[in-house]
Amino acid sequence: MGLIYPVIYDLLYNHFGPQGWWPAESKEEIVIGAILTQNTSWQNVEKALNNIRQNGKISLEFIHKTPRAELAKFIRSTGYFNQKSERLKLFVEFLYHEFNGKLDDLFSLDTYILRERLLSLKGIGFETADDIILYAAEKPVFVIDAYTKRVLSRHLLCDAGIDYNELQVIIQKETPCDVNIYMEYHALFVKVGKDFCLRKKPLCYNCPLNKLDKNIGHTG
DNA sequence: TGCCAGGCCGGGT
DNA sequence: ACCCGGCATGGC
Repeated sequence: MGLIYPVIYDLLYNHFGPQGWWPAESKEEIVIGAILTQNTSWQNVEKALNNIRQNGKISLEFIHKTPRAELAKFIRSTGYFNQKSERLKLFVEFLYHEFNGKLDDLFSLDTYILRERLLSLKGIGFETADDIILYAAEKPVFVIDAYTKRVLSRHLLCDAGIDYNELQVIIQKETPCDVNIYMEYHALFVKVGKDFCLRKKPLCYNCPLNKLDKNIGHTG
């Protein structure tokens, strides 16, 4: 039998088309958005980004110079604003102290080291780190999120509680190592998850991945 | 209305 | 090594 992940990619891409992630005008905006969107709808993130835009530039310098409490007001719509304002401040503090405030200097690290450095920061876990590495640093790491696991487990392609890094290794092993493919693939998982794989709903009839299933009754 | 959103951390077992 | 509560707003 052939590799399954390239097949899934083709099914999703042919059905939905390119998603064009990450929606941002700069690498700094990607980093900020990656932290703000933690367990939060992108719609709420956009409100926060617009608030910042109205008061300056969506930049790490803005995060750096804005007091944490004031920053929290700008990002209120994303929820967890106390945690997230703290996390943004911690990231820029790290970047300013260790890399002169330059993302490109941080991103010039070897990918594995870069990931370890990001993960060492409080408030940056696997997904946020990989978002930053893939979409801002533009290095080929596969981003796993709740939708990825849910979609795959619903179609019996992985265990629901599979470890993040374990699934990442499996998918990366099968998928051509290409930054643009990784960027699209993750976005496509989010898209199919939103449209066809909500938490408390059964599988849908018109999900483009249904042709993967054997002998599974689809309801909804 | 309740459920959910592009997670992560810290403490308990 | 898991499992859980907390964090919090806004849209449907």
